[in-house]
Amino acid sequence: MRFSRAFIPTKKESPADAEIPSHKLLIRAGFIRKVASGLYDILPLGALVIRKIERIIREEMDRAGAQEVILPIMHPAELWLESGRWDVYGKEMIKFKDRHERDYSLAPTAEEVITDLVRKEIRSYKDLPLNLYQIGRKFRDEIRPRFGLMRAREFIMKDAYSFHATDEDAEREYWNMYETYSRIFRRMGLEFKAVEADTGEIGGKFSHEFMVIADTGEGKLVYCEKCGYAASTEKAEQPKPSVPENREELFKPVEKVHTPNVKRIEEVSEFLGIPPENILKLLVYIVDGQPVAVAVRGDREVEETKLKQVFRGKEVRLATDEEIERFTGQPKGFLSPIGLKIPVYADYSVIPMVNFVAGAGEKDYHLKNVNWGRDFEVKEFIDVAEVRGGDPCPKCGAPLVEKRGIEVGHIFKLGTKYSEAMGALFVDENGQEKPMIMGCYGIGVTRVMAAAVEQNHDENGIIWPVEIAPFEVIVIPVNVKNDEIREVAEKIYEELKEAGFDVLIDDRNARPGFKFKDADLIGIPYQIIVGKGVKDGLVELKERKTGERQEIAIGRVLEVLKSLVSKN
RNA sequence: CGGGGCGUGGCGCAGCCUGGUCAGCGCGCUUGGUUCGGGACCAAGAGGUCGGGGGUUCAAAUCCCCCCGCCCCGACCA
Repeated sequence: MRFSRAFIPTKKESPADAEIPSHKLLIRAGFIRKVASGLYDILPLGALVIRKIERIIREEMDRAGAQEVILPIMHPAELWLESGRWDVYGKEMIKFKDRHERDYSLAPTAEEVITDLVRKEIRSYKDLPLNLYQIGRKFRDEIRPRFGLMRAREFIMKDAYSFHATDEDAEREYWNMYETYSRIFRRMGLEFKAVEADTGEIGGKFSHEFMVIADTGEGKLVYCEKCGYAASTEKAEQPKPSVPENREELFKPVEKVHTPNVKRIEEVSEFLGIPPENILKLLVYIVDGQPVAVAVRGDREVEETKLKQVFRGKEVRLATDEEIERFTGQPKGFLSPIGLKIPVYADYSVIPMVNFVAGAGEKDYHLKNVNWGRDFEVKEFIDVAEVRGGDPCPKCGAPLVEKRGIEVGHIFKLGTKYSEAMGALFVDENGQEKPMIMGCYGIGVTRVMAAAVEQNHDENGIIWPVEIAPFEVIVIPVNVKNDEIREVAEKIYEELKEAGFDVLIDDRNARPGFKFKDADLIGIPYQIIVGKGVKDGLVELKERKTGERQEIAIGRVLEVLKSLVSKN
């Protein structure tokens, strides 16, 4: 490609509405443009990257035995009504009518359509298993689109669905996809972690998120360097501490202290000179309409997704001030577990606590030397605190590492949720009719592009991993008006193109500094700079990532690049 | 939806509080010239319903009301 003819509109300044590096850089470097909130044009450079990401996905999915299909984006309402998700998916789904007033939606995902296809065509266990995938547009009317491509309303997703006769086979395919996803992200040159994830309504142990490690990630994860345990903090478990032996012997008498207008844990801690670890934090949650008191150690936070999971609740939220007073009869900020009218559940972190501080249940007073078991009953100890870096690994006890990450893939063992609702049945070897066991597996293609930038950039611009770079090499003649320089650059360009490299030549009549800035911004991994060295038969090779330069003979450019970029 | 902020040539912004001499700056764009290894310089130009509508006023980018769009923080997720 010739830069002078390419549609690569770069900018010196970041757009005012972009916040995170990937959003700013993808716009500045000319990969995307915004059309409206959550909707983007993907420009030629962006399309090249997307194409490479898709190619890797296709190769690996095919290798894993999955087959590509192309399903409609426009879905009839009947299928969604059948699965029960027409209303459940609700506002997130773009809905519309055709000229006959029939209801349709724009696909947010495709379980219904694929299940419909499979139920109509598959009858026997002999035709199973089956794994079908597609790469296409998805539409989700996000409550708040943000961060450019990271959370868009229209995006490109690879979604795969598998169908099995037995649970074991579904599990086998789950791990097959786990390995496949790992290969995919590894090939893309991304630093990622596969973490255990919350399974939502589906339940079970089978869900992993693939997170690209980046500080700006929306998700948090922890992992153990010793045993390999890795989980999203929405799911990460705490080991259950044992109850200290003879703890009763340590008990001191309860003491009521005046704490005027001291409410927050930090305030209480400072006022009484007691560390937050020895103060009880008591929160009131509303779980599907029912009030529940949840106690955690003062320095801990409740992870609501875990709470939801423990109570198998559909909706979990903090109670409002008014609800707290109504349900407990106690003032907010001084809640006491003693004499509370609603059940008290305590996080594991409360188990080892002895002689701790808690609210007194009346305004401006706290209690010291409170002990669970003696002063109040804990209905049940549950694991709901958010796990943090440094906490013990639930599997081996070693300290966990905490990172932020961007969820680029999610694999799920679905079970029979859709096959039962939609009647996707098969006949097994005993002539028995059974629902198929399903799995589903997604990768956010456009999000991968953003995540790659988020993880790989510096103050000068993007640094693409070579596998997904729009171009592998850029040839930069520093002055196209100098015949010798121009001719050498053209020759190298032709040679590289001939050898199968994705190569761009900056043949614009511009000053060298201008071209260098653009090359760095766009993030092409290797730059061949053709300048004054030509009279000695030399050009310069600069690596974008390290900034390292080396002079090489014009005749050796091809072989040097071949050793750097493996062509297949 | 709740909370916060923003809308002024293509882009980034100033002006608004204290209405009038306020259509302004930088980048980009066009033409000519000089330059040519890290986003050059000089000169001349093109380009704006000041988000939209209504109101107040002799006079509105500026004050008031309504609407629209966009961004950030929360519930959601590839």
